[in-house]
Amino acid sequence: MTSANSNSKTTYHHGDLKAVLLDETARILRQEGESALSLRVLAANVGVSRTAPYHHFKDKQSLLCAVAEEGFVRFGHAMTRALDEGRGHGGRHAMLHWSKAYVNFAVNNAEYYDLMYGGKLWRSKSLTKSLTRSARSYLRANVERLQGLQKRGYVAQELDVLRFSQVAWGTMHGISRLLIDGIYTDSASVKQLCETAADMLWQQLQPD
Amino acid sequence: MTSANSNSKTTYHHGDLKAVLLDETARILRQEGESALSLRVLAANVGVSRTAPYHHFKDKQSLLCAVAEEGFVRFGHAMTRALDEGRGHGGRHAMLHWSKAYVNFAVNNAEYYDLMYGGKLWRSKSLTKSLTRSARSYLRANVERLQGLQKRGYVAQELDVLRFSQVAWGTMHGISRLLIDGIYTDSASVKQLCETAADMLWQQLQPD
DNA sequence: GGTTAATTTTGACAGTGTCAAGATAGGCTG
DNA sequence: CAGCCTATCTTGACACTGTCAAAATTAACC
Repeated sequence: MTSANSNSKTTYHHGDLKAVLLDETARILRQEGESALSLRVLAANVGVSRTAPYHHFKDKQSLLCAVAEEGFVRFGHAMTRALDEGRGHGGRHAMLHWSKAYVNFAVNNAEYYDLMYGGKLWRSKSLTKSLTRSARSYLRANVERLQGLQKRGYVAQELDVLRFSQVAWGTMHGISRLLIDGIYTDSASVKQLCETAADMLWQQLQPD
Repeated sequence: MTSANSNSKTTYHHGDLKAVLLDETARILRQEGESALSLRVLAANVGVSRTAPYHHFKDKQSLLCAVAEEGFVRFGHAMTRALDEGRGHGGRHAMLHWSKAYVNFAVNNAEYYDLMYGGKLWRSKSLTKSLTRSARSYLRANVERLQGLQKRGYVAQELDVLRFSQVAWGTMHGISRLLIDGIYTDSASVKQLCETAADMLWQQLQPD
């Protein structure tokens, strides 16, 4: 043993086991589903002993929290990118672009989205502070952005921006969940769903 | 043994084990959460051996499917009741009443709602035909009701009733999920969330 | 009353998360 | 270089899980 079996050195100390565990966890979740994720096969796949992960993550739950945290980073990037791309094309178009970006991220990164905004982690009491902050920062950012627009007169003055944001998030979250969970099977209609939803939300923002 | 230890006869054949299992399953899910549901403690709680449930349910999954099916029955009752109550108070009020009923059912029967419209069962391939029918019948009923209203001129002619129904369901589903999973913690705002959502949806139905 | 079918139990197996104790290697101070 | 120290990994073990096969018990029915 200790020879170059695959590509790198087979050292006793793995080197960056933590990162590799995170990647492999996401891979398993994506390709085989949550029920197929066990710490033991995860460790085996990475070529390490059953309990090795425990020196990087206190728990199976902690591991999943770390994956979720990475998901929030990716989500943040995707959303700011969508906002940038939508800028200057008119609010209505921007809203449509944003909603598509949201649903597409959720559907194409379901293994992350499930953890980020699913009951598995949230109903567990062992939820890190930084995770809840990441989770809510998205909503807060939206509220603040809308408040800015409202001050500048682009959004109806009488609109309760907080309530609207919560409902808007609910709409996109709900559509995403129905698609991810396979309750809406016609994934070709994502575009039309987003258009309908975006139009509806957009109307709410308009001054009468 | 065989004496009256609790209330009824301690027969070898339990009598209505199936129904008792369904009830106890729902109780555990509600009070201790999904992670605390094991067939073994379930059987023990009911006073029966580990493998007894297997003669009434092929699987743990099958058991959960049966619970979900019962959930659909209750859900159907709650929704038709809400529709009846809302009748005659004007469409807007009816919509508000309906949306509140939806979210309240989801939140107050989370143990059922999770199974009915959650990924646990839907992403499992072992989903009975009758379950998928129950699940989609709710959406279909809504679409048909709206089509009827549209024919009679109560709903904007140019509205794509199917897309609207899907988005409307997404909105209520999303709000429910965010509340159930504890992402929206302020459950006192359910009323206002429903009002905002119902108003938004109601507007979509109105002819210009 | 005896056969048959329905129901429940016991035994067993592979798989899981996780803890405690030992083994190994890399990095530090001398 | 030697020696310790600490981070990292492994082995062993325990309680628990879902599920199957075979045996045991009871109800039902001719």
